[in-house]
Amino acid sequence: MPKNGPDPRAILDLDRIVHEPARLAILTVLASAEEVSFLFLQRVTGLSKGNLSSHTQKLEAAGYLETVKAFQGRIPVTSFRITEDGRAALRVYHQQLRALLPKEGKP
Amino acid sequence: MPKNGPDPRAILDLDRIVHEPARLAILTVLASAEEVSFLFLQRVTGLSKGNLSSHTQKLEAAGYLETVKAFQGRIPVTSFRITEDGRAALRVYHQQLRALLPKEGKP
DNA sequence: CAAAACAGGTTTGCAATACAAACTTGTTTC
DNA sequence: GAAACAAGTTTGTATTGCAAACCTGTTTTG
Repeated sequence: MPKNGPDPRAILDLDRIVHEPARLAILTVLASAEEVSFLFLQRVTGLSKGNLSSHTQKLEAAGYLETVKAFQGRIPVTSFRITEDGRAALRVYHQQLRALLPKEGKP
Repeated sequence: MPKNGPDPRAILDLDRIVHEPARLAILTVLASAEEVSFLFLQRVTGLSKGNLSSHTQKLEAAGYLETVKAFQGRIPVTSFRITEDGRAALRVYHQQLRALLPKEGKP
């Protein structure tokens, strides 16, 4: 019986917005909290400010998160929330990853 | 109890050579066969020739596959084999993916 | 048998990206 | 009140993924 792995074409269908590690990290954090501040996100991901800023912008453009700008006293604080679309995209992405992982316990 | 997801920093450590979908598809195919011809690889992945060529070159440069050039009669045939390093990299990658996937069966 | 079509790949050119350095705007400290 | 600092954004750059164009040899065809 010929070894029959996952469909290689399916791999090419992965959502590149989600697939990029920096953004996947961001979405992963956002998925587990209601709202996350820019600075917290930066600390927890280790991304540079510039990098984090552009990735969140890209995620917002994709409709996967929304940006909330507020003031903490008189200093401005930017926070993010994952959207339903973002959650859905992440779910789909996870499903696709599962599909391409070999079943647990191969020789 | 606060939801405690996967470590976001770990996501940034993913091997970008493997992480790129086209190359992941290639490695996935190579992992399940001893040797695979260029043309078969092209058909099964759906990649363009140019694209396939450059990705296999990158994988070879990374030491993840080796290229075998031979003749079938008088026409040249290029084939590829995954190396031990390639197999190891793929294994590690799979492990990392598993670590970042939420446990099966969440609400 | 010459030329035209074709096969198997590789190289080139280009648009898109990820990333951090430099900048901006406002606030706090000295 | 000048200088340092904070929170982000924009700019500049090197890298990348991709397919069109190219190359070398083989097969088909008029």
